[in-house]
Amino acid sequence: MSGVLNLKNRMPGARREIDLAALDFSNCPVRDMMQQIGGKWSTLLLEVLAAEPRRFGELRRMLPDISQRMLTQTLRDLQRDGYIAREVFPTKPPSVEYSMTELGRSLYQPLSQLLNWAEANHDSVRAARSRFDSVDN
Amino acid sequence: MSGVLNLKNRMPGARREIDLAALDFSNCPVRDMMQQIGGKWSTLLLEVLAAEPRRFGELRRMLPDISQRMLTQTLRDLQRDGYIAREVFPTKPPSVEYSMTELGRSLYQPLSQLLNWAEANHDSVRAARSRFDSVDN
DNA sequence: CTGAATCCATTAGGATACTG
DNA sequence: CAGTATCCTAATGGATTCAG
Repeated sequence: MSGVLNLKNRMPGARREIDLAALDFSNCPVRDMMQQIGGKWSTLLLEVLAAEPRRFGELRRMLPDISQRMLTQTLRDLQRDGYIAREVFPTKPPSVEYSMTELGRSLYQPLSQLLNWAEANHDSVRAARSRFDSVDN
Repeated sequence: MSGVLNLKNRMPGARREIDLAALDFSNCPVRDMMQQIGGKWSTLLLEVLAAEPRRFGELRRMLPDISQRMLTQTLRDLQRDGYIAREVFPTKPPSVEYSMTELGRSLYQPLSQLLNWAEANHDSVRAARSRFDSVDN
């Protein structure tokens, strides 16, 4: 499993002789997922929902600085990719509950490891950043 | 390690009683890392450099559709965060080699697990997406 | 060969007002 | 309560040109 081999899988058009017209990266799994996961709110919502199902208003209160526009949109995108499920309860007024799917829990296993790494190594990253900014000015 | 507890760590200002003026998310480790990792080219470059060190021109050829501007910028940002090292060889014309640091290799362990997940489950995500788009119209 | 600088198009995301 | 719709700003990223 060399890097180049993986790269070829993930960028189908990456060869020595490149047919620019034939390049199509819409099928790259890594980009396809990172595009969604890399959003400003996705990981935080997955973390919250990994613990337990939550209603729309609960999520809104737990993420104090999210706009309802981005909450709606991020939840819908996560649902679209199959990571979370949306269930409507016909109460008056209606309530909606969001919860992790099996696919979402499967994703959350490697994802949470990465998030744990971020917490554990945040100081090292910040230190590297300061070092870089001081020498390079 | 409940979700709420983690959330509080990662969003220092997330409480019931919110002092909006005191909110400061610049210190959230998850956002701080995902902001960089979530970029369009970061993960691909880390994958390539995890295999072996590469020169600027090599990277340019291996990622056929990256612009010079984004290659330079992404490499610089990865170096700034301490994930990769940059070494200049005083040849004529000069050559520059990029390689993983220990911190970068440390990051790459959980990261590669996530990327492997993306490859293994790409079909499931695409299927979920089609399902969503067909019912919701 | 390895960039820096400039200009421009696209997108992500926030503020506000309105609805079933 | 759980959203839509509209408008607007900031950030990403590509194309092109210039430089050590």
